[in-house]
Amino acid sequence: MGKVRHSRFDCTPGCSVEAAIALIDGKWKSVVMFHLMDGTLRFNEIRRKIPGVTQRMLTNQLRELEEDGLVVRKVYAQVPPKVEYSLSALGVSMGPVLLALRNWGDANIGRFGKPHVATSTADEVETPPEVA
Amino acid sequence: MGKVRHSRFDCTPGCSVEAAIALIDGKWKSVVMFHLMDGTLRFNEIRRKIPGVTQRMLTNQLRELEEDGLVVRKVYAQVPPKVEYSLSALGVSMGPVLLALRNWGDANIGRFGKPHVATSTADEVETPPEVA
DNA sequence: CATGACGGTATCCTTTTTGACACTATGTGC
DNA sequence: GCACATAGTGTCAAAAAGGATACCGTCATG
Repeated sequence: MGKVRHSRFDCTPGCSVEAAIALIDGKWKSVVMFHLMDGTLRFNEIRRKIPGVTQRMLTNQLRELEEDGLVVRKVYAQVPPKVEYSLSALGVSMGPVLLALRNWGDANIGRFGKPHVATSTADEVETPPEVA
Repeated sequence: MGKVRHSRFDCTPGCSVEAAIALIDGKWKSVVMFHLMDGTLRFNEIRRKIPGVTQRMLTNQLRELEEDGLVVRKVYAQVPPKVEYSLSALGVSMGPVLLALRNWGDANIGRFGKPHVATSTADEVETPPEVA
């Protein structure tokens, strides 16, 4: 996404929608947030929950989430490094959004990109009613 | 976003969240959808509602939304071209998501990236150089 | 005739994002 | 000594996304 990293959001209505989305875009952020809703996780725990994400990507996404104040990173100064990630209050407040997203996804997955196969090919360019 | 254009979404839980987000990412898609929630709009109407979007971008985003079955494009074979865009049933079903996004955005806009400054600084309201 | 509205296309170019891969440091277990 | 786990970092390169600009054809208006 354009990702201006929230320089300024004083557009018209709809702007806040864009703003909210800007925070959870990125190929893995939403998924990470979603998993963190179940509780604190360590780096490699998240990684194992999301097959396909690389170390570098996960690090990046977590860093951005942290920058945006959605996720809290807690480092334990131990010898086998231990880092815990959890949602901040702000992150938790996004719960409803994530759930709405998941509900919609669950309900509609499996037919994206082929809604036209539904019934007919109504690609008619019909009705030239009024002439402007 | 990677945007594999929904090849397959059979990852683990959280996957549907990613799937849903993949459909409304893109710098303007969510905003477009949001505006279409108020009713059908013509190309240039949308354009005027979203200052900052270029023709090419708007066309792209609308095309992708159409491909994904979220938006319906209706062309009137008239001489001054007339094209109307509206939400499909699938698009309408995403209403709650968009609203959740907007609510969250409205409630939290203006403090992204600086949640640590918790106290003080209401200076994020100052009018930037732009003059209409 | 020139201009503007309409709804786009076509090009070109730059910025961002993502992915692959290698490498670090420390400690434990074998 | 060797491999493994932890949580990363660094570099390079490819692929997407986004932006700027110019152009198309038609009609109506001035």
